[in-house]
Parts: sequence; C-alpha cells; structure tokens
Amino acid sequence: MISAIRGTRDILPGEVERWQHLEAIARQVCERYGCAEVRTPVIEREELFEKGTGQATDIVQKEMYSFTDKGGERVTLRPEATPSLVRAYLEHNLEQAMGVPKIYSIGPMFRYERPQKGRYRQFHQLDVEVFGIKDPMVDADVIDLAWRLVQELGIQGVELIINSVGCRRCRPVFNAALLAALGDDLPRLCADCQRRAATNPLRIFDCKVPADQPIIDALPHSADYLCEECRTHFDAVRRHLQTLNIPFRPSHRLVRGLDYYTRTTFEILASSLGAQNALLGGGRYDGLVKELGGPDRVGIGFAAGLERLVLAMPEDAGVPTPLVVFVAAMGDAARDVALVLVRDLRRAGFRAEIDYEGRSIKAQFKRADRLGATHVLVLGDAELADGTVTIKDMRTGQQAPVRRQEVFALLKEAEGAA
RNA sequence: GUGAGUGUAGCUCAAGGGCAGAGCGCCGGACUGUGGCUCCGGAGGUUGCGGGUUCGAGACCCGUCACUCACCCCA
Repeated sequence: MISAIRGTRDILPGEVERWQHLEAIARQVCERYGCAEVRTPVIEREELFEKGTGQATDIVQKEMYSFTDKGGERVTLRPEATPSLVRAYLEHNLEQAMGVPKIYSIGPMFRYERPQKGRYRQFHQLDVEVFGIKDPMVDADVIDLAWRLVQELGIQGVELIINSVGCRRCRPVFNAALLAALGDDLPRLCADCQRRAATNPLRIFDCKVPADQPIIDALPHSADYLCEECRTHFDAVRRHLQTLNIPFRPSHRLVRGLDYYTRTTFEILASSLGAQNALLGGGRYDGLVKELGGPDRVGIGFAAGLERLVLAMPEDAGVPTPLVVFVAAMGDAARDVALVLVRDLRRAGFRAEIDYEGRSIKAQFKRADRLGATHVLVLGDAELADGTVTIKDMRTGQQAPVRRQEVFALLKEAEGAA
C-alpha cells in the first residue's frame, strides 16, 4: 500500500470542517482590516529564499525542499511566504497599484524537519504583510489583526509577547554588549549556545538548558540598547497596544529565527500546544524589500500556523447544524418520485440525501439517523396514491402527512426556527 | 540530524513462546411502513515490512519503515 509521505497528512471529514471554519474566519478578519488576498506559486527560484529568508537561517541551511528541474533551474518549494509576497509586490508594482499594499495569503509551506506535535513537513500558513508604512501605528494594527483572529476563533489560554531587536545600526552594538557581558561565562554555557555566540548571539536567549538560565538571566536586554529611533518606535507600539486594550508581555527573550527581522517582533503563544507553542509570529522587516532588489521600503507582517490554530481551537468549532433531509422510499415507483424529490430539495438549497440501494425502510431510517438527518420524508404506496409525503421530525419523533408541494415551505419554516 | 516510546480488525485496545480476541463502529434480523434503547446473528486480519532464533513467533533478536513526543528549529 502506498502511504502519504512523512510529515504530510490527509485532512478528512470530521476535521476538515474545522479547517473550513478557520479559513472562513481568517479571510473575513483579514478583509475587515483592509487586506487583499494574493496567491503566489508554491514553487520559486531557490535564490529568492537564500536572499530573502537568509543564508544564516536553519531554514535555508538545512530545511528546504530544493532541486534542479528538467530545464536546469534551481527551484524550491517555499518554506515560508514572505519572500514570495515581497517578490509579487515588486514584480507587479503593487505600491503603485494599491497605494498602501496590505495583503494576505493562505497556503501550504514545505520544510524538511522531523515532525512532531504542531510541526509538519507540509504545513499551512496565513500570512499578512503591510508594506511602506514606518509609523508604529501600523505595527499595533497588524498585531491587533492577529489578536482579533485568535479571539474570533475562540482560542483560550493565549499570550502575546513582544520585543524589539533593533535595527542595522543598534543591533551590532547590542551584540557586542552581549558578548562582553558573557565574558568568562561563555565556556560554561551549553554547546548550542557556544555555537550561537559565534553565529547569532541574540539566539542565546532561545536556550532552554536549565544550567544556562542563571547566566542568561543576567545578560543585558536588547530593549535597553536600542538607538533613539528604535526606542521611540518601540515605546509607541506599546502605547498603542495599551490604547487598544490588548494585553501583552514584553519579553527580552523573544528572538526570532529569520535574518530579516528589525525592530518590532511578536508572537502569540498558546498554552495548550506543547513544545511548538507559537500560534503565530512576525515582526518588522525594514530591510527586506531592498535586499530583494526593490526600493528602500519597510514592511511588517506575521505568519500564523494553521495546523496549530486548528489544534488550539475549541472542540466544537466549525460544526454548523443545518437541516439535513433524508428521503426514504419503498418500491420502485416511489424511488423514482424520491429521486426527483431529493433533486428538487437540493435545488431549493437543502442538504438532502437518498438511499441508492433500495434497502428496507428500517435500514433507510438507520442511515438517516447516522447522517444526522433532522427530517425524513417517507414515500410509499399510500403517499403515492394521494400525492402526499410523510414528514418526520427526527428530533421530536413526530410525523404527519403533507401535500408534496407544501414540504418545501414547511422545511423553510423549520430552517428559520433553527 | 539526535533521543525515547509505540506499531494487532474501520476506531480504542487485549493476548508476553502454544487455536488472534473484546468493546465501539459497520451489515442484517427480532420489528414484511419508521432511527436512537435492548437482544440475536454476520462480515471484517499478510499482527507495518524483511530477515533470524525456535518443534512452534503477534510476543524474543537484528534490520527497516511509519507514527507519537522531545531535542534542534520554528508557524
């Protein structure tokens, strides 16, 4: 038997309704905040991610699905959407076309990692990006969108954390301060931390090794080393969040893994999720557009993991309870009438089902019950003779004969009551 | 890439060297025009895959694949 490949999975009825609900809410929230949907290819030139996501990141160094196509082109299944969206923004000059480009995108991403709870090789993200606005108000507005999304999905036990990682000017100063403060303690940290000290000192804050914590707790905070402009910006973001009444926790240990982040970074964490507890994360990337060959334009955005949102959503999310009508027939003549009746019910907008196999009336009722039918319409010799249909409300168990034309109006009424 | 745990019916799990089982679900019947509750019957298995030990392996050993969780990293 051929199975789905590692880290990929099928989403089946019973779960797919949660996804449909999530996607509907996501689109609705994004569009209310003025974002327009953009769909980009899942496959791009490899160099887009090497330049965009960054050579220093784990994603580029070891997680990309890259190969040479039959034309000799180096291509990659996108590991994240932001570089693609920046490319589309530049390629189609969305700055001119849209004024303030606020866009969102939903789709699959691919990373070659060991799967675990909330982490897959093919996973799905909602991305929101806003280009060209430097004012910190946009940071707060994007965070507000993210917070709104999580609220409307009914997810409990969430926490927003924010930080500022500075800019090209002040970050090197902080990195130097970090290494200076570490001093003689560096050899006492774990092997991962020693590696991080050389490649990206900021990431030492990600360490979870218990023995390292006292040393790390004593390190300086990036927020205390911001340049004048970055500090003013960060203060304004926090003030706006307070104005919006969004609870947040400044976390000097929030350091994001992608090379392009500047100034504001944020994550929303869910307590129910396990080790991979970030529902969404993002921040500013003021140098990325230029890095990818465009004009000097700032940007801010976030990516939300749909698998993680689905995991964190309440049990009963996305289960609508519309009417389900089952047409039961006895005898060949009745089956013909029943076939037309289900067709007409569906045309009238109802969810309607029929038994295809001419089974016993009992079996048909059993199936109706299993399907969660709210109503069963019975067609037998008696009903055929006088042009009626017996309608049974499966929830109350009551039934009555009705003239066949009146059944639509009756069901519409029941639908309104529900 | 590293570590640990787990792979038996559609699902959840028993059987720990000696006949592959239960509950739920599914199909049918009791109830020849009525679901849920109850009772009865039935279908459904290459015990993940390959090798080895043994008179005999679902079980023990080796390998492999998959799943789960964690590390790493991130959504």
